[in-house]
Amino acid sequence: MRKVVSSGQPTIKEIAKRLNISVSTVSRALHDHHSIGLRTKARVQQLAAELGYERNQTAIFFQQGKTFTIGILLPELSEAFFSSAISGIEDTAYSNNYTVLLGQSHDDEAREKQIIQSMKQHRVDGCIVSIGKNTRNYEHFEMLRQAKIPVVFFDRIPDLPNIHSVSCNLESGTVQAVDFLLKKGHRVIGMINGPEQLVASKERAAGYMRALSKHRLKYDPELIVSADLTAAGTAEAMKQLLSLKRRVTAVVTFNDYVAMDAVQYALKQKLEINKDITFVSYANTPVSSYTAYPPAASVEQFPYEQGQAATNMLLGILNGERAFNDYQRLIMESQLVLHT
Amino acid sequence: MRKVVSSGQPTIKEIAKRLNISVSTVSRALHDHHSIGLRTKARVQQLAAELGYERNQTAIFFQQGKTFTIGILLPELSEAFFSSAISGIEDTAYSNNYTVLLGQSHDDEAREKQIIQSMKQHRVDGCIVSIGKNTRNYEHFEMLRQAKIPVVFFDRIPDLPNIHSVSCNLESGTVQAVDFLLKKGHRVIGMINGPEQLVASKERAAGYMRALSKHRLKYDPELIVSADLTAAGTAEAMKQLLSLKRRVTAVVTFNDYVAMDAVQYALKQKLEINKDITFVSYANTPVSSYTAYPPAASVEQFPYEQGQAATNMLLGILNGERAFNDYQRLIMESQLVLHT
DNA sequence: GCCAATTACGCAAACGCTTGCGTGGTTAAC
DNA sequence: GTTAACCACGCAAGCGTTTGCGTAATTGGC
Repeated sequence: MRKVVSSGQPTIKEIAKRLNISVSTVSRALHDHHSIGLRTKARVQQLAAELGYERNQTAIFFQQGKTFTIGILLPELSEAFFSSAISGIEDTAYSNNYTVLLGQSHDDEAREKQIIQSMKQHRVDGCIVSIGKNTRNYEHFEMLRQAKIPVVFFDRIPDLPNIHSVSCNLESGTVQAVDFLLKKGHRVIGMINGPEQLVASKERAAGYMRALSKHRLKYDPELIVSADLTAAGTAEAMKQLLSLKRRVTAVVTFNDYVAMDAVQYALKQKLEINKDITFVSYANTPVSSYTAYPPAASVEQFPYEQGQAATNMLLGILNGERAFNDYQRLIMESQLVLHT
Repeated sequence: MRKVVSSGQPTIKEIAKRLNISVSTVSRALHDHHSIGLRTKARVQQLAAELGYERNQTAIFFQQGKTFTIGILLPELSEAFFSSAISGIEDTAYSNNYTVLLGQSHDDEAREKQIIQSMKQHRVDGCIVSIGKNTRNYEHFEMLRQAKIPVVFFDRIPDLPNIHSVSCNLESGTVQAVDFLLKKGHRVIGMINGPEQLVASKERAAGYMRALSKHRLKYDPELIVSADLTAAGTAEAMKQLLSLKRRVTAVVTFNDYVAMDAVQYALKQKLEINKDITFVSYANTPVSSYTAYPPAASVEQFPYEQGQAATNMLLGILNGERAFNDYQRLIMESQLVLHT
C-alpha cells in the first residue's frame, strides 16, 4: 500500500505507540473520558501538546457522518444585500461551531444545480439558499430533501409548498414610510414601484394602500407607477408623476438607486429636495447617507438579521430542536429608519 | 458496533453486493478504468444511476488527504471591496472544482486565530487571507506553514519576509489621476489623503508627487492634507485647501466616501462641481455613479481581479506548478476609470 | 503448441478516529 | 469469604473509498 499523503501531522496512533497504550485509550483521554485514569490522561494530553497533535477533522467527519458545515448559495456574493446576509450567517454559524461553504449562482440555474450537487457531495449538514431570478425548476432542492439535507430559503423564496424560509415583509415598512410622509403633511404621495410581477412590488403597493386607508384617504391609482429600475425608466416615471394635476410632494421609490436617479431628475426640474419634493426609499444599500440628497427616510430590510435568523432556524433543525418536516416560514418586519 | 448515521445513501459496497462483484471493481468501473470490461462497466454505471449513487466526498477527502477546499479569511464580508474579492475567488475556485470555506475576523486577532485553527483542522488545501487591522502576531500563519498549508495574502498583507501575496499598487493609478487633471488644464491640485501611517496613503502621495515631477511641476506640500476619513475631517480638509492663496481647482480624495463628503462641502460653498472644482477619487464603492455629482474619474483597484489572481496563485501552488516555498508577490496596477 | 502479453477481475490494506463490549484488578459491602 | 460494584484499559469493528498486487482466463505470435 502506498501512503497517499504523508502530511507529517501526528496521529492518535502515533501517540499510542509512543506511550505504549492503545489508540482507544488515547482517543478517550483526549476526550476526557471518565474511564481513563488521571495519570494516563495527563501523559496523553501532555504528549499531544508536545507533538502539536491536532485531530483530523476529515476523518471525524467521515466517521461521524456529520460535517458541521452549512452550505450557502446566493445569486451574487458582491451585492450589498447578500454580503450583509453572509456576514450574519457566518457570525452565527461561527459561534455555533459550524463552518460555511460558499457558492454563487450568478442567477444561472445550471450553475445553481451544480453547486447544490457539490454541496450534497460535500455532505454539508444543511443549506441556506436564495434562489436565482431565472430558476423555474426545483428538482435539485428535491434531491436535497431526499438526501435529508435540510434547506432554509431566504429572501428569494421558491414557490413551493413545504419549505423552511426566512424573508422580510416590506408591507409594514411601506406603511410606516407613508405614515411618516402623511404626518409630515404630505397628501399627494407618489410611488415608483418595480416590475409588477415581483412579490416585492406587490408588498410595496399593498403597504402604500393600507397606509392610505388607515388614514381614511382614498387611493389614486395614477400615483403608483411601475418602472424598470433603470435611470431612464425612473426619469420617465418621475415625469409622469410630476405631470399629474394634483401636485406630488413626496415619492416612495423602489430602492436607493431609483431614489438617487429620481433626485437627479428632480434637480434638473429645478425642484428643491426636501422642500418641493421629498423622497423615501428602501435601504438596499448603505450609501444613501453619503449622497448629496439622501432620501429623508428609508425602509430597512435587515439582511444581516435575516441571515442570522435563517442560520438559527437551520441550526434548530440540525440540533433536533425542530423536526425536519416541521416547516416554518419566518417573516421579519421591515422598518423605517429616518435619515437625520 | 452502532451505525452512527444511516444516511440511507447508497454506497459502492451496496452496488457491489447487488451485482455480485467486488467493491474495487465497482470503484474502478465508476472511474472508467481501462481494466474493467465494458459489460461490467455498463452494468455498474447503470445500477449506480438507478440507485442515485453519489460518492461520499468526506470518505474521499479522508482517504486522499486532500479536500479540494480553500479557506478564505477576511476582515469583513460585507464590505464592498471584500465581497467583490470573494466573488472573484469563488468564481475561479468553482471553475477549478474547488470549494470555498469562509470566515470573517472582524479585525479581531483572537477570532482570526480561531478561524485559522478551524481551517487547519478542516484540512483545507490552502488559504487566502487578508489580515485584520490590529493583527500584530503572526504565529497562527506560521503554524499553517508548518502544516504545509500554503497561504496567499492579499490586499492587507503582513510584514513578513517569505510569503505569497497579491496586492494593488495605488501609485500608478494616482499618477494617472493627476495626469488626467493636468491634461484638463488644472494646475493647482489638492489631495485629501488618509492617515499617514497607512501604506495606502503613502502610495497615493507618492503617485501624486511622481505625476508632478513627470510634468516638471514643483510639489507644494500644502496641497496634500491628511484627514481621518470622517465627514467632519473631510470638511476641515476642504476648508484648508480652499483657503490657500493659490486657487485649488481639483482635488484627489482618498476614496469615494470622502469624495462625496467633499462634494457636499463644496456645494455649501456655492462652488459648481466640475466647473469651479473637479474631484477624482478611488473606487472603493460602486455607488458613485448614482450620486448627483460623482467624481470625474476614479482609480479602480480591481478587487474581483485581485481575488481571481490570489486564487490562481494558490491553485498554482496546489497543483505543484509552483513550489511551496517559491514565494511570489504579485502587485497589480490600479487604473483610472473616467466617469463619462 | 508453447510462451508472452493482455484482459478482467478480486483481495486486502490503508486513511484516522470512535465506541460497544470484554476483561483483569482493586475495593467495599454484607 | 463471597458477591457486587467499580476502575482503567485493550480489542476490534466499522465509516466509504482507493489502489498495488495477484491471478485466472483469453488471445496472439511464432
